[in-house]
Amino acid sequence: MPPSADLRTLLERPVLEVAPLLLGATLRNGKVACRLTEVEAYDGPNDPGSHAYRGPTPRNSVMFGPAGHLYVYFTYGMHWCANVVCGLQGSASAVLLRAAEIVDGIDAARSRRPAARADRDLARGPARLCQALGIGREHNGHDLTTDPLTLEPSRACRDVRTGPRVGLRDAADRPWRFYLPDEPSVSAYRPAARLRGRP
DNA sequence: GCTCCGATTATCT
DNA sequence: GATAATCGGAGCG
Repeated sequence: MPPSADLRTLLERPVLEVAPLLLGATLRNGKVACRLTEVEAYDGPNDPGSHAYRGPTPRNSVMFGPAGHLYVYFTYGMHWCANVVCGLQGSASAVLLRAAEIVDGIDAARSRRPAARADRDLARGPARLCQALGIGREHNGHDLTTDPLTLEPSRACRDVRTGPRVGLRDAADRPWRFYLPDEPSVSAYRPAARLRGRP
């Protein structure tokens, strides 16, 4: 059985099973590779925190397709973030890649992330992760079994922590953020945007 | 380490 | 027209 079939079988499982299993996996784009340390699950139309909550739109259409493809979206007027589509086709579930440790091509990653003070900041946060790996709009819909941008699962990590998802206004109570303990690359938890000038 | 705040625009209501 | 699955810099401790 080719590795690509393994990956698909893994990713077709329910998103809440897939998300913790992606911790420790290697995401590679050409010569830069990283080991995932933090992810979040988004459970399709059932999940008020998901981009799929209000049904299909041009932006989220990749989420409604088959597992194993990348859903890349643009946010806050300047940042790209990447998700791995998972679950059965049509479930519109996905795992947001929130943080990682660079394990190969660190010089290239540094030059893409001039603002990073330390190596642990290179892929600390979903938009930083995309920047370090050179992921952008051209990768929306990309099949992760296809070079040069690939995902290689690892053995399941023993010690997986969970907590609330970062930056969400809705469904902030669901503990669907998964991360590895004692990893310097895990991003800081921030609750949903503060209400400015209003109690 | 923390908190506050501005940047900047695709997307959807 | 409002919002957003964020980031970096300034200021404080």
